[in-house]
Amino acid sequence: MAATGRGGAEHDETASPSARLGAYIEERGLKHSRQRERIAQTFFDMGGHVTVEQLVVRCRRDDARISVATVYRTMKLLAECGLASARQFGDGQTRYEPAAGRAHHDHLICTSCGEIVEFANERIETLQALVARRHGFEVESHRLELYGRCARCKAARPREVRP
Amino acid sequence: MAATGRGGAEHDETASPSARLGAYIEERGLKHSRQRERIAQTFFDMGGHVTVEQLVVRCRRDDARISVATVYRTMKLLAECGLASARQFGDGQTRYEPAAGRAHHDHLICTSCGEIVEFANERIETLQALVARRHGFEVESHRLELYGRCARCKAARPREVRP
DNA sequence: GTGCCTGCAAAAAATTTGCAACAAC
DNA sequence: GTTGTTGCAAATTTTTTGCAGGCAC
Repeated sequence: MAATGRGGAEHDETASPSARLGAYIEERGLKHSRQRERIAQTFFDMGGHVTVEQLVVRCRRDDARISVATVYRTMKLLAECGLASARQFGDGQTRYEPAAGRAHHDHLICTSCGEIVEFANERIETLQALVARRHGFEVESHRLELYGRCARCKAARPREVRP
Repeated sequence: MAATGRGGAEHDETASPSARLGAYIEERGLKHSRQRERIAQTFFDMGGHVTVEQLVVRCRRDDARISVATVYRTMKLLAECGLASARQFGDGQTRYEPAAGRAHHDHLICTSCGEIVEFANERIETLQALVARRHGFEVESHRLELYGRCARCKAARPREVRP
């Protein structure tokens, strides 16, 4: 729990996730709890793009009594304080990824094995802004997802239709 | 029901939606029905980005007995034969838009009034393909959505946070 | 001790499915 | 007449919520 500059105002982008969550909780008069700590820790350990279900399973390896509702509530909390962000990849389940101080990025998703790769492309972002302006829009956020087959799956089964 | 070249093979991209649906139904040994006709017609009349719920409401103005299940089933059928395509804009409801012979396009979505505008940008597509190749992916499809405030909403309430 | 949190189970919301009656061919 | 389709209601799936008891402060 690195106490990296937990000084004062607003959200310190340089603080560790734990510290930021702690700060957020205290600012709002909320309370720390064993569950919140465990869920947040598990979430960051898992690295990203996890569904609530996966998170529940993993959390329960350490503490079998963690309830689904608490995981939902905690992930919502993490999203509110900017430590996680929710994504929909069209499979019906919300996925969360760490968001603390990370630059914007988009996703490549393998339709064969489900692998999710992140990427960022400055030029695409620039063009997006351009397109939006042309339509009179002020962009707040965007999502770009490329669906296809990753190198490994291509090699394994060239030109085959996915399951 | 323009009988535009309903000649023979596969899916005639030049045929009218009704004709294509008819062809698809016959090819597969399925049956025509009053409901399918009505739902398809209503869908095409509505122009796009409609939810199943909106479709049900509208269909029931003409025929109060149309059931939700039938609308779901028919939209799935339209999607299968390439006349409609399903989109998820993250609000939890699937939206459908006409897809017959239309070029690929992406969406601008107003977070204030919900307006959905389509756009296409060749250069963005090119860059996407480039990024994918760089990661060893073979792209099958993609989605790009820009969320923000449209010109009208910006003018109405400049710089205000959305509801 | 007060007030937020948790777990459980019930509730919601969107979509799917089983089934008997019904319509298309 | 056979077979696919419909409407209804029940089932599913994902997420939310009410509530009594528990834990943090």
